[in-house]
Amino acid sequence: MEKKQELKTENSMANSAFSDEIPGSLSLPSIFDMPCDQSHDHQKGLSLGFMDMLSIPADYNPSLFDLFSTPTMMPQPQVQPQQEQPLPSPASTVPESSEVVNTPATPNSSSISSSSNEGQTKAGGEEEDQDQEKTKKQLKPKKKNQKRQREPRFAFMTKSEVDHLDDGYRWRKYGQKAVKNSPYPRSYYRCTTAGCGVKKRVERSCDDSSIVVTTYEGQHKHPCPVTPRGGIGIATEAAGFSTFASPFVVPQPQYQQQQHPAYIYSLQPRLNVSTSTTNLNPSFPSFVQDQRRFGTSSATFLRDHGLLQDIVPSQTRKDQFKEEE
DNA sequence: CGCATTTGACCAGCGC
DNA sequence: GCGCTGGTCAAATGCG
Repeated sequence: MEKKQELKTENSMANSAFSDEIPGSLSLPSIFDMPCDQSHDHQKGLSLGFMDMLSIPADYNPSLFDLFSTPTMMPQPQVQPQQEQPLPSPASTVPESSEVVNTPATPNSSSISSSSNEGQTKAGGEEEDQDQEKTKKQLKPKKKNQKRQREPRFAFMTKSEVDHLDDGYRWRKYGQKAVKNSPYPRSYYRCTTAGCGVKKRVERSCDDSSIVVTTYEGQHKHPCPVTPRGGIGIATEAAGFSTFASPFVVPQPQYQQQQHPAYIYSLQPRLNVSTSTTNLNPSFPSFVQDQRRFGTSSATFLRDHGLLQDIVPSQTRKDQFKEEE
């Protein structure tokens, strides 16, 4: 079904020869240089920060991941006043408003992640949100004094032909909107699993139609309904964020690849991602921690062309964010 | 027939 | 207060 729709949407972007755009060289990481894309959701507090994944020097030090928890990485002015306590964990591990960038996930993917500053406040508020969701309609007037609280959000830039990536979870599309300053519509999906309020938005980059920006909101509180070929579920568990199976199918294999390249490659098709996935994942400390755990090998991994050879061109992203600023 | 998608309408938040 | 924009709803529609 989605496939159909995806194809439909893609008709308008005939030239998706992104596979030819694979950058062959790596440069230095500019994690701090990356603009914080607030245009995406400045009103709601989501800020997308994109790390220049292409800028990783060949001799880059594994301590790269130390950066991920640097509190002052990405100042985010629009932190909303939150009444809830910050997530003790895992959100607490990664400082609020920090941008975490995962290393490229699959051989053909680079990942950028982002988070909303609201993410950290979601702690234990998930059920609240669900209730809110349920009663939203009936209690609309109630929101006057209280800003609608949102789940933590994580954005992934994926270079893909398809808009809606198959991440193993089942999604139901509940809306589509034209986005300002973008010729491409934004699609809204909700996890179909009962009780799971996870949502995701999918839109294409206005600058590079081959890039799909997927923003997840919330965390799955259930196992992945689809047992991914090759056992992604297991891999996810191993990654330490079983509850985040979905979006992290992508980043998760990153450090595994260094050990089981073949396995990772087998995962690729599962994602329906023909190429790169960039993900910014500031609120997934467990992942970060794992990265640290594998710190040394990460460096090796980064050097490995297996992952970075198919990254979204940094220029592309930079341009995009300049635009959006 | 059941489920997913489409799409117009509605609502909330924000800036001016 | 008004207009703009993002986000969501829900009836209509499509598809297997």
